Amino acid sequence: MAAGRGPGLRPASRGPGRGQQEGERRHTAAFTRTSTESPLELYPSHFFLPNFADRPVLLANSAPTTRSPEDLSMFQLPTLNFSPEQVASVCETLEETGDIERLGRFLWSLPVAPGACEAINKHESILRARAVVAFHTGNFRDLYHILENHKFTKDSHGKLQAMWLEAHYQEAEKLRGRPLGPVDKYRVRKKFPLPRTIWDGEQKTHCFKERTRSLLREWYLQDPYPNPSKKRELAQATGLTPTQVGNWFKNRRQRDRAAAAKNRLQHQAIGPSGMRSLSEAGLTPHSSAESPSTAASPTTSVSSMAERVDTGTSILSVTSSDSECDAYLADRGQG
DNA sequence: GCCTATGATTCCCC
DNA sequence: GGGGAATCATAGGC
Repeated sequence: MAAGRGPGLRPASRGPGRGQQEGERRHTAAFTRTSTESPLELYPSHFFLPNFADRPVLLANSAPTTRSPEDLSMFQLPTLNFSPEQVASVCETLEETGDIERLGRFLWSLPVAPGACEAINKHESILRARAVVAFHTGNFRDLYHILENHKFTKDSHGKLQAMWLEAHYQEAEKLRGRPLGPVDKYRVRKKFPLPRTIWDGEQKTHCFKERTRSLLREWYLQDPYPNPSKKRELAQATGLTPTQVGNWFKNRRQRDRAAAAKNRLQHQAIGPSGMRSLSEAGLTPHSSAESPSTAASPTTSVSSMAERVDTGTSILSVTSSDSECDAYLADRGQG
């Protein structure tokens, strides 16, 4: 599962890095006929949007209904000279350079003639650019509308998914008036699942198969620190990757240590008399029933494993679930 | 909505 | 490079 820190959004502006250079190359390639054929070169923002500083950034899809006749006469003509591919190329360039403000101005200046508008609204790069502008201007209604109503290719999924989630997070945060925790975000994701237009529908496995887990547990009881070749062997046996096997052992050790520490604290709090009561009730960690996984590992005692995992400790037993291996430690003298 | 279990990731240290 | 600690992300139970 690709969990971890999640699909973070890159900063809107990342400076003149590799992306910009690539964008510039593509930009150049798209307009190779003459150096003056680029809409960007012909119609820099300060030229075709003389009063833009006084206007809010508007999305192209909302612009046609809000522009005055004066606006139309001023802006619709020049861009009609360019094909959707050329417009898309400019969008890609501006998007890659992170110049979202200029991208917004460019989109706002696009033609309003019905034919041109239709062609432009079909182009993925242009739609993506509109989504990016909508996101960065906080125009989330437009963002959701674009993402929900146009099918995007896999190449765009990552960025669009991140925007979809981040927009919903921001809205939820605003609503609650506080930053969201991981669980809050999880709820937001459940409430607003990714549209199929930006998601291939593939589910990522959250839990390994039971057979895999029991195999891992058996090996862990024998050796909580497998060497790389053992990890590879186990990976083959379980169908997991060596990294997944490594992660599993790492997590297992970490959680055993945590359980051991917690248990030690509890025993300190309870004291010897408390432990005797538990023992009489058949509830001490030492006397609790062994899990199937523990029983299935006759080669190495569970306590010896615990000693390797958490030095200076002694007796452990097991709990249910994957924490069957969790170390529950007691003072050896009390055992 | 809260809690728990569990896989994955990141950061730091050796 | 591997281990530990902290944390995130996800799924599911209550």
